[in-house]
Amino acid sequence: MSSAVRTRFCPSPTGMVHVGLMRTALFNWAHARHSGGSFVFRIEDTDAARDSEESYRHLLDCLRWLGLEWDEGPEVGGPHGPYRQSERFDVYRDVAARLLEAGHAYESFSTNDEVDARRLAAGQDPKLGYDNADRFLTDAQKAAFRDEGRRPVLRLRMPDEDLVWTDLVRGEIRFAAGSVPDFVLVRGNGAPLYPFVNPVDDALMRITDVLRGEDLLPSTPRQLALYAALTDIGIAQGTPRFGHLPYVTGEGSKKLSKRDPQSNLDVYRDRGFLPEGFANYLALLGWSIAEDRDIFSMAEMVEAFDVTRVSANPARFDLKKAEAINATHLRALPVEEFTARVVPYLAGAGLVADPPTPEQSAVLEAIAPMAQERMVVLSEAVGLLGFLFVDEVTIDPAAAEKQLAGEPAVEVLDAATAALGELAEWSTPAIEQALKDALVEGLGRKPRQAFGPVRVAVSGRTVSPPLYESMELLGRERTLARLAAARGVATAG
RNA sequence: GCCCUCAUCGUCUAGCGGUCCAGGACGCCGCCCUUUCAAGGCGGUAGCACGGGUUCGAACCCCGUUGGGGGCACCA
Repeated sequence: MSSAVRTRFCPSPTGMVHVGLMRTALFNWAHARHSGGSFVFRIEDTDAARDSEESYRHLLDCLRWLGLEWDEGPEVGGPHGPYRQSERFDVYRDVAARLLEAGHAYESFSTNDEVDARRLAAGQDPKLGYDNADRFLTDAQKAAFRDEGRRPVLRLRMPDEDLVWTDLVRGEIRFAAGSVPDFVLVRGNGAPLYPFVNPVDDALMRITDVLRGEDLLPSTPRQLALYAALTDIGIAQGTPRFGHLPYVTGEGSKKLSKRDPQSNLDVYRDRGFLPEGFANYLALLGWSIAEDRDIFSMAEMVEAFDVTRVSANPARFDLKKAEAINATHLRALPVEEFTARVVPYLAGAGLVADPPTPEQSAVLEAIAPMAQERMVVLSEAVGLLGFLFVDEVTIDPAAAEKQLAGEPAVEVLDAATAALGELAEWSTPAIEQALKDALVEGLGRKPRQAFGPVRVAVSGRTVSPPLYESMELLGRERTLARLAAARGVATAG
């Protein structure tokens, strides 16, 4: 208990990266950092059929994107490597042999059919699982099975006592003695199984605190037994603390499945969620920093994090709230930082060069403060600011229908064109004055009706950065051309 | 079926026996500001699943019911 906290994150590199998985990583990371401990990253790639190198790389990338740096693990190394299970088979073989030799594990020859048959014969439900029947096979019996060509699995002998632990998030949890059958450590073909390798590596890597999803809670009693055995043979130094985190659920209240598009971290990254914003939201799924506060930085989270105060009930992923949290972080960014983060999105859409040209930079610098408070995620910059970086805008059909239909729009556009065409000085104040004079005073239009068509003409949308500033940045030529183009649309409509 | 687990506004949560006719946030609804949309400001809507205990006193403790979730592999 007195030694430094060591937590770990140990995903399998299969498929996409799940937001619930990242929440687990975040909590492990925060728990370690809070206490000045270490965060270990291990890859559980023992399933060659499902694991992929691409997925492995993506996992590292996602962890780094979120800002969860690890102290030991892939590409970083450490004293307990290797950190990929595919490179540790010798270790498992050795530990399995020692468990067998010490009598904590034994060879089991029963097939599933035989176990079921025995359960049925005894009037029991086959669902009870393995019946521990092979615990005391004699050497002669084993030899006989081998002669039949059977390959034994290796099973752990479960202790005949209640298995209890104090869960970091749930308090005391108890499984009655005898309720968990002897389970398989190593397959007949020699392949070590997850319930075996996971605790072995945790023990060898000296993990002190295991924070994982609640789906693993029912397998904890088996691990407790394994730990006792590993400790007995000198592999482990006691049992770690366990904390079972609640699920992150989707619609309904089912656990967010891997198939649910909402569970893929990539969709949030691609949309331009800020890592600090997304991490903030993830942290809120089961944890809170204070009674009246929910916006905080990673550093503040580390400072305040306490696993013991993590809620035990499942949390639904709420996109709306995630966006709101992100928007707050987005607005809090220094403008230059905001601009720098927006550039890749604009460049990706072919709107600016990467890095932007001096002219593009000037426009960006001018518009950034006004764009920043209108956005929720970075990718919105493409739609919001695109009109500033192209020669002609494509007018959004819905916006056109709303603002450019009919005679009033034509009048407004004509008046605006006349007023702007003879403007002596092309500046925001001058444009504002001229438009107000021409449209509000001149035509007697309500501001709302006066500027709507102009905005759509200039930006192509009903939502844009402030109008006069936008026009100034656009320049007189492009502005007038757009008013003319919009007038064509208005007339046609 | 068996085992485990969870239960406060629509959602995420604060609450760890009295200071709670339950606080914050998102959402939603108003109002203000306003050249659109936002942002910002102000206000409002809405909740302790149910039943028994324990206690002077229960959202908080105990038991049960109901409801939700998960697990019962030679997958991870």
